Amino acid sequence: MTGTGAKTPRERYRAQVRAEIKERAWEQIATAGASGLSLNAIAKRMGMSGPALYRYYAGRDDLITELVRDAYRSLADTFRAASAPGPDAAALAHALRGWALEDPHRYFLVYGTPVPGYHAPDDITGIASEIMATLLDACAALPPDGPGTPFGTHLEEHRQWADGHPAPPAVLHRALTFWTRLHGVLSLELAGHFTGMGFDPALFFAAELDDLLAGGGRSAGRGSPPGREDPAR
Amino acid sequence: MTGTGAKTPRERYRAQVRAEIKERAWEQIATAGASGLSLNAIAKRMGMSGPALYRYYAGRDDLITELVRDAYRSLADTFRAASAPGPDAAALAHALRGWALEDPHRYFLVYGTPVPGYHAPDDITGIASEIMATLLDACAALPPDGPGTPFGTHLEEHRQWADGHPAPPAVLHRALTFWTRLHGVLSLELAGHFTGMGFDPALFFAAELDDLLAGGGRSAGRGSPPGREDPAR
DNA sequence: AGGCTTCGTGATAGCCTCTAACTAAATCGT
DNA sequence: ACGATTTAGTTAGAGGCTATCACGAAGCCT
Repeated sequence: MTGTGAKTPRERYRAQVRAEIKERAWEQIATAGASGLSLNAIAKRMGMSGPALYRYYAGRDDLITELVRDAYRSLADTFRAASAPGPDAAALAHALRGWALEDPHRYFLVYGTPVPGYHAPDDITGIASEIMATLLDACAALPPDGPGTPFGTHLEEHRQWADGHPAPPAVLHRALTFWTRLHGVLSLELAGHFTGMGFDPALFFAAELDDLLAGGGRSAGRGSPPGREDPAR
Repeated sequence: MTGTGAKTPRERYRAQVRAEIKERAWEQIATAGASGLSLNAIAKRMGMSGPALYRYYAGRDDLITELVRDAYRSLADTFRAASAPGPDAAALAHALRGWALEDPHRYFLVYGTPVPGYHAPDDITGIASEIMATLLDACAALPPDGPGTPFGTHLEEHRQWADGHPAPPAVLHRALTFWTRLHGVLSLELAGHFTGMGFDPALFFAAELDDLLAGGGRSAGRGSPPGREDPAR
């Protein structure tokens, strides 16, 4: 479970304590949210006094960064597992929802309100593009859905986020809408904005996914000509 | 500007100080986010000592609740203004994006990561349904787009969130997707998840809106039969 | 002008992050 | 096996925060 390939007993112990700290941190985040995380409380719950934790993490921000990294890593692994039988957008969507419901605060750690000063380290953005690559693969395997979109041609010229993935513009656009539309439903559900509204969020998610798999519109031929909506506002 | 209909000079003064506190609070939120809001810092920046603020707000949570209320009120007013010439979904969408970009933290105060223990007071949910009513009006005025959806029939039976609005199921579904899809794009943009990806978020938002106005798919005839996606997971 | 209400203050308790100095223990080199 | 070095954990303390309390100093109303 620990999986620490440590050599010396010191390193073994250190890794173990770091892991327990993170464990307690996740417990605390689950009840108080990321903003309510307290190094002091973690230390006391582990039976040691406050400043001891600073031997293991440089500070609160450092611990949170590690938690964010783990959250990204966990999502990437979940996506990888869901794509193991082969690229499958529906499986990815269900995996995403399951992962989000499993621990809503973890989802918000990845996609939630940003902390103003915070900037994610490079390795995290690396995991993010790994996630995006999996999504692009799944969308590329979907049956094509009509001609390209005007925004697709814009994406064609700004595709550095695809990180070398050879997807055609229609797939780029589709992957992007997959991401944003599922996030739109999920984040509002997790934030509790659907509670009291009456309908079943699972059904709504399924309907949205269904629409995405069917092509999801994306002005497949119909729609207004480009430029009509004065996009730059 | 103040608009305080106060009678006694005491009430005038009190309302003025409360307003200045909120003003400083917004300034502070803009730079440090809602979680970094400090009553002490506000007090010192106003030239008075810490505990004085407790004459005006019962505590930090009370102030934040007031800010959330103002944010909801501001969005509702923006929507009302955008609908003044008549119900217009596109105008609503542009108004929403403008409002969000004007002050991203205000947007997240409404639609962002929830504080675990927090429960919004009743009057706020009232403003929320006022916002939803405006959106429903706009979607009802849109040209119809094909037959109903399976999820639409589910909404027909769970329409208490529409709060008496006489919209048909297709409009309910459409309003819901309007909300979640625009939120999906906006929240990720405001959270900075698009930075470095290369494309223009405004164009993406416009493309999403275009698709929504064109009918946005929602399995208009095509798509898989209901139940295939095992919605309850 | 007197009495009552409200405002703002300093003091205090308790929480937090994080630094510094110190002790105790474990590891390493010989 | 033993001394030297590295590391873990402690207490003390600075500085910040929320929040309560008791007190003096204004302001308002009759």
